[in-house]
Amino acid sequence: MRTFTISELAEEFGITPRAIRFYEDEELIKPTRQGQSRIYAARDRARLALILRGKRVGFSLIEIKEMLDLYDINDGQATQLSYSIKKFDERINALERQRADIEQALSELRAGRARLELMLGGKRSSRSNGDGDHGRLIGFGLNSGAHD
Amino acid sequence: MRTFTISELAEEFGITPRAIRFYEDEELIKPTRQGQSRIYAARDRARLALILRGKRVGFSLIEIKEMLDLYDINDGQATQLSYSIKKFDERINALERQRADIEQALSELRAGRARLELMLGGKRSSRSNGDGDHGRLIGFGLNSGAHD
DNA sequence: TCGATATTTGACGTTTACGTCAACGGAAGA
DNA sequence: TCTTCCGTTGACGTAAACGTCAAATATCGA
Repeated sequence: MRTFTISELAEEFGITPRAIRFYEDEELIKPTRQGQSRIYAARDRARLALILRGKRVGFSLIEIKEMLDLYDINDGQATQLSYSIKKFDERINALERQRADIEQALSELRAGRARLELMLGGKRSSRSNGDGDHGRLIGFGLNSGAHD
Repeated sequence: MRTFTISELAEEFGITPRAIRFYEDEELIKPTRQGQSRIYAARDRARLALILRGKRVGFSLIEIKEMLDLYDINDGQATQLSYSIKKFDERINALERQRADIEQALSELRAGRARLELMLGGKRSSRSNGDGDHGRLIGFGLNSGAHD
């Protein structure tokens, strides 16, 4: 069974060893030890992937830990299944709301972009993609009154 | 033209006056003054709505400010239009990636939920919605190896 | 065996986004 | 006029999620 070192995982996921140790402090992962050093199994690596995606979609580490714990618990016996299901539903609802927000923001951004293209004359080929330099910025609608 | 007080907006958006003043400190909004007191116009209210949605989809206040500024600039003359378009594209790409993350998380959550339902016996009616008490929790997949 | 490299455990610093007083000012009703 | 509300400006506190040393091993190839 293949294992990983902390720096291997750090590089693979584009984070620092410090962050990984932090997740362990917060009890999101529990690698085994070989003497002093941490040894990560596939399971730990998978959990790490889930932690990072959880973060990307806006969950806090505490929330992510609770999710992971739920999975662990229900892997054993059916403890408080209906309670867990309720929690799942809550999370699903939250994510669906967030997705709606994103879609709204996306349509506004696209509208803003289109406006700029018009001002530009629409002549240029119109592409631009693939993260050239990673600047910031964005745009919304902002016409006047009424929010949602 | 209707205006708003700080506490009106605070209540409407479910935030504190402190937060609104903070956004002003950070130059995301610039309400006019009537003597000492702040007076918010529809435009400010609209910006506030955008700020909050920006936050919900994961942007930092700095990023949101840059977006709003872009709009302001391009409201005047076409300054650096193609630069702005590039920035828009970057944000659009970021949001599309985030949406993909959310969809992935959603499908895992639904799978987890389905598993629990099975364990429960599938007998119960199967509903649960509408934010009862707002607890936490969640679930993912977590079978073994391979992330994404 | 030695020196370079990797890891570990503290411990304190940092950024973001406000929360929480404290002290003061203006307006409005009793 | 007095009290009672907002509202305002500091100033300091806080939680989350690490970053950044420092000092002490541990490990591994030459």
